[in-house]
Amino acid sequence: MQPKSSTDTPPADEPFLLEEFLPYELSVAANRASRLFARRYSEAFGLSIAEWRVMAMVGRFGTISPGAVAERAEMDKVKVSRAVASLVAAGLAEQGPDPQDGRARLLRLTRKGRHMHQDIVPLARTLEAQLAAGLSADEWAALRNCLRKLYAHVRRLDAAEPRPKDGKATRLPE
Amino acid sequence: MQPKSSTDTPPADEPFLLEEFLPYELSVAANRASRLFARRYSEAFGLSIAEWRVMAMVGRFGTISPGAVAERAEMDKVKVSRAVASLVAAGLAEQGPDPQDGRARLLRLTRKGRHMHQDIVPLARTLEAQLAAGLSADEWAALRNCLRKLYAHVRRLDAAEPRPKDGKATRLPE
DNA sequence: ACGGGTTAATTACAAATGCAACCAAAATCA
DNA sequence: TGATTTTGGTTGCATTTGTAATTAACCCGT
Repeated sequence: MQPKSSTDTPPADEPFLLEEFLPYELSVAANRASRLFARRYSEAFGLSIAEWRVMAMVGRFGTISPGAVAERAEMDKVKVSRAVASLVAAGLAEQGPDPQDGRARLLRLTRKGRHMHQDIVPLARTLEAQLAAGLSADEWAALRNCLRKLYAHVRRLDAAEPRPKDGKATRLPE
Repeated sequence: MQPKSSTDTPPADEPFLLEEFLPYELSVAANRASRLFARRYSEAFGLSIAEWRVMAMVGRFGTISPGAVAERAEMDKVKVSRAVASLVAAGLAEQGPDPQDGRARLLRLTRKGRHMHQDIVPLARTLEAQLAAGLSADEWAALRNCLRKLYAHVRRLDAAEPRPKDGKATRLPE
């Protein structure tokens, strides 16, 4: 079997195969996994992924501000805000004022929320284990490792990018 | 340094760390990458990712039906339909009737579209190379490999899943 | 202590998405 | 052949998402 180019200089005019284009594969794999997850969590707990992430964070820290959640969970402020709103509506979390800072809020889980959190975490671990089952232990470890590296790298590229900032913001679909 | 569990049986009550939860990492990495891509393509060609994928497919096959594009590019029918509409509006592609099948359409690029396609592919390769630059050749290869395996596996899990099918379809956010 | 600039969070509005309903043209079959 | 079902594709509607604007409170220099 031939070495089959990987990081060599971009191949010239061979036809472009979308299915072998890493960003595409990454996106597709991630979407599939997310879907599966979303479905299970939706069925089991009626939670969206955003809500689930917030629950995970609040459950972990006990008390945390929306901003901190957004930062730690790589979520948009707005998304957090909305997720929190619906968690509150569902009686799973509550928002109190932050005595230290008048504009900030402090989130915490209600009794009900804490209870649910206890069920939520094991399900996550189970699901992760199910995914892991498709790869060897080494591959799984490699995947985690590479994914992190890639992420860090993209982050750098992204940061280096000259943000449009000012000009009429082009909406970024997908 | 301790072996630090990876695929061992789900850890018991250690706090749940979202940042180390693979599906999360996968999703975050994919989103970052997509964003970067979307921005670049949007700036350079005014294309969304969906449009770009369609262009890639049509450009590659010369002539192809929307359905085939959807299948090969892992896209939703509707998404393809809309992407095609906007490509047509932009004068990049055209839709003709399929002589073989009255309900199907045949897509192909216009002169303008073909021309743009020639610029689009190199940009994709460049971007991919930029991503690859963050990892060693081995890691990159491993990532591709594991990603594919994971994808195939998720697909299986997903297929095995008892589709809600009937009951009031729960909307799957994200 | 007060005005300018920030930061936390929510709200408002616009664009994008997904699902279901829909139309039209096959294919299946009695 | 004619009715029934299936398939290709588009359209409508409700939900979601993202960006920008808004409100409120903080920080800082004077």
